Amino acid sequence: MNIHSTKKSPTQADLGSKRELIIHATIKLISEYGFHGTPISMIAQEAGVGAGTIYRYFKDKDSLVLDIFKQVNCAFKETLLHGYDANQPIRDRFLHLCRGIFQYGIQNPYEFKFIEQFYNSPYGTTLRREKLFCNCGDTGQDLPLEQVFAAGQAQQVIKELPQAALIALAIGPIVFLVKDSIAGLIQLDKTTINNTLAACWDAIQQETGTNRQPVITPSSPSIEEKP
Amino acid sequence: MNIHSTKKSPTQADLGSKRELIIHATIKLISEYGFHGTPISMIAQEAGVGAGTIYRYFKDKDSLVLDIFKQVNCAFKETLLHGYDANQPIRDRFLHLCRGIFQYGIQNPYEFKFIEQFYNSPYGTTLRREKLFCNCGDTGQDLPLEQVFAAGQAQQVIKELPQAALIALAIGPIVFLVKDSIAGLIQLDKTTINNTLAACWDAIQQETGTNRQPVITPSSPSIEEKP
Amino acid sequence: MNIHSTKKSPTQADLGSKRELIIHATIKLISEYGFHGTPISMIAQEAGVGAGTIYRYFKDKDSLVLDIFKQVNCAFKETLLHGYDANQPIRDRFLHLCRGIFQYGIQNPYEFKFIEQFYNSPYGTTLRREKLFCNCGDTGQDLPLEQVFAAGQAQQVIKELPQAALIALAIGPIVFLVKDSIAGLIQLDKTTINNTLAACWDAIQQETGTNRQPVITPSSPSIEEKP
Amino acid sequence: MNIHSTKKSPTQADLGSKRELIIHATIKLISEYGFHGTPISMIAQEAGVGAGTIYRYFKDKDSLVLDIFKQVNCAFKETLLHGYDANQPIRDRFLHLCRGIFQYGIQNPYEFKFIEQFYNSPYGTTLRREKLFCNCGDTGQDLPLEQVFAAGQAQQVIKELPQAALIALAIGPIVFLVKDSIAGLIQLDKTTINNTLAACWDAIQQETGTNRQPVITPSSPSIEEKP
DNA sequence: AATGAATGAGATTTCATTCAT
DNA sequence: CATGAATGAAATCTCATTCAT
Repeated sequence: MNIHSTKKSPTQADLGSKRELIIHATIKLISEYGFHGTPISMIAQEAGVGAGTIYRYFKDKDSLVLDIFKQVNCAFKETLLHGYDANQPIRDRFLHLCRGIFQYGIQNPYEFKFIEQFYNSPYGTTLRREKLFCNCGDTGQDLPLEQVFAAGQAQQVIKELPQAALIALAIGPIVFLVKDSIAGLIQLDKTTINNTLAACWDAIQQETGTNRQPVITPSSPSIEEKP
Repeated sequence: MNIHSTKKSPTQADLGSKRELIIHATIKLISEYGFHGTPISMIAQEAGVGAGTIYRYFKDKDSLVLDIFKQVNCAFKETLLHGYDANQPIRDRFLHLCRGIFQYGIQNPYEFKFIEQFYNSPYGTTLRREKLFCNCGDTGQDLPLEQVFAAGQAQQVIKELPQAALIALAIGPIVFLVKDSIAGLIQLDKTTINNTLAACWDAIQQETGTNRQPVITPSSPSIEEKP
Repeated sequence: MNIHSTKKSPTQADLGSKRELIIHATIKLISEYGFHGTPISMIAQEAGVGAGTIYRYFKDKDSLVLDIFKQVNCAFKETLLHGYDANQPIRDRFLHLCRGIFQYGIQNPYEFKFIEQFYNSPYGTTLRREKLFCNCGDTGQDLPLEQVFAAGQAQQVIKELPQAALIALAIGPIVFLVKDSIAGLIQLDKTTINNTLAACWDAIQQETGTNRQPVITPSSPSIEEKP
Repeated sequence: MNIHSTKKSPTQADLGSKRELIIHATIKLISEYGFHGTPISMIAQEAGVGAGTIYRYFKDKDSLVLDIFKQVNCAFKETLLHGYDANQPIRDRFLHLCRGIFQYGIQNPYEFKFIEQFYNSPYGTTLRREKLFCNCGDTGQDLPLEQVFAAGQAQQVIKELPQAALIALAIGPIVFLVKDSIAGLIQLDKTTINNTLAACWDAIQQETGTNRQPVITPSSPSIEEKP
């Protein structure tokens, strides 16, 4: 994942270096133009290698993207798990993971959009969001975020919603906001990040002793009628 | 495949029919394969028309997508505004709009993913998420959701977060969940929808008189260090 | 050949009128854009008829052009022969015919360029320049200009050059000049026309009793060396 | 098919070889069928290369033709100027240039017709015939033939006609005759060429002390009446 | 008779992949 | 190993021609 390598001469371990250049270029371009919008020749140019060289490192364009996705995804997961302590309180574990996504997206915008592109492509139709944190060669354990949710529900700290809904409530806003940030639509300062994380927690936490209003209102359009 | 054909004469209906077939096929295929992943020939086959016919109705592939996006986006907005009452309480208006997104996505999965694809493509880089509800020929009023947020903040009912963050907290989870629903990963029943909507409200609402915990914890990875 | 018909209602002899509209449009457009550069649809639009209508009057695009060429070519010939008197002096007959080409080109620029286009196309490769004045259903007599040249040579009034060379010397400058005129590069007034015609005569006339210089000069590049 | 390949190494020769093959095929086919009548696939086949290869050397079909025209036109001009001496008498300079056109056309029939096609196409509408000899990167001097005419008029050796008319009288017959020659309608021997060149000179030269007849005769059809 | 919507063959152009150097 | 010229399959788009109305 070392991209900004500052070496000058193309000597030593440059065999791997070319591969890194290709990976870096692919992530950058596909994150912006998408898979079909990024020709191999463009990647070769951006990477500063010959087009044929790419085929020394990757079987074809499909596996170029697939291999890179796996690598990026695992690096992403490792980032999230860095400093993660399963013995901490539910809320802290939740915030740790969500903050990690935030930080990863801000610090690695190309990788972040690349992952997004991947999930929104036919590739990602089979793979799905819940696989986001696994299959990196480690133990086939449950995804940390799902563990947090399960534990939190057992402790009645987290709402009784389907896992998919909880994940959506937790990750959805972050992905949205990071994309806006990458697009330059918003400047994410620490306060905004913290407050947004707190709001995500508000969304999923089980509130105690409050008389909450029902959400169904008479004015809501009926789900049956199709406009 | 019913294309609102409420016209009387078969001539009129057939005149629009081809166009509708093309639009329908385009939305379906691009929602799945993306713009560059969907050749004109595939659209023609899906629509059951000759490839050349598409160019009778649309200047080129670009305007095919652009024109359809405008149309779909406006229909989407109208759906949301159907039954919307600006005089209702903040929470009701918020829930009305968010529920509308939910319903629209579930009932129009192709259109929903098409819009998503569009925003995630280079097309949507200039247009942005906050434009999602406007530019349909109506009065150039503010986007309803932003109006709700602004009014809610004035009433101290909604958190003091940037608009972009509020929108992310409101829409992000819904988009996430609808996509999972379309992918077949979750069956969205009314209870789940209602509870998720309530959770979205929890995320953005200004809580009163609760001693809330800070979100910054010592165990959080510093935003400076790059993993 | 009546093109600028000023009738209002599409009654009476409009069956022929449509044909004329098509012919007029075809000549105009092909003279400017060439055969392959002029779609049938463009002709239909310019003529103000449906594309299918063209096929009621002409078998296909090829015969559209071929039929029109024959018609235009015959009208052209008739124009030249109008007022032509085979009993007049050689020079007068020559000037009459050449002036006719000039006038025809100036007064019928579209037809003139259409004929040119035709000769420069694969169509005109078989048909050739010497056919320019014949095959209009009349007697298969010699071309008037060639008759003039033959008679002139018999009288030793015209140079002993091959017919093709004489035709080139006579017509070449006129075609050149008319094209420049049509292109707006020169305004052809009567004096210029007359003087140019006189110059054409100078080119082909047999000069008497002058000691003319030879044309071969030592400085001329040898015809053998290819650059 | 020998493309002047006097280079030593096969690498260099082959590098340019494909480009030359494409250029040669393009000139040959377009000279015969015209721009729109010559598909890229036909050029590729004639050149013996893949269709895609053409786009390695030329941006698109337009620039294929434009680039080749510039190249051919410059080579043409250089041929004419080879051995040209501005200090020679008017008549010699005139004959040198005109003979050069003759020779070029006979020796390079494809290039000659290609240039013709170009000028008769919408491309050549802006560029015009009088530009035929310039814009090859050399000094922006006047066109040689126009210089000759201007000098000749100053010396009262050449008729007082507009430049365009003089050019037409000089070049028109040659272009005509060369095209006939290429079409196989006439075999141009040295005598015919020399005599035709002499005739061109007769057309433009200022005759001295001869009582010339007027060109307007009563029998000429008036330029006002349209036949 | 007249129309123009529909078509698909064919034109231009792109691009993943190969292979000679 | 690395390259990038070459390729042809496939994509976008045009247009001559047909045919239902």
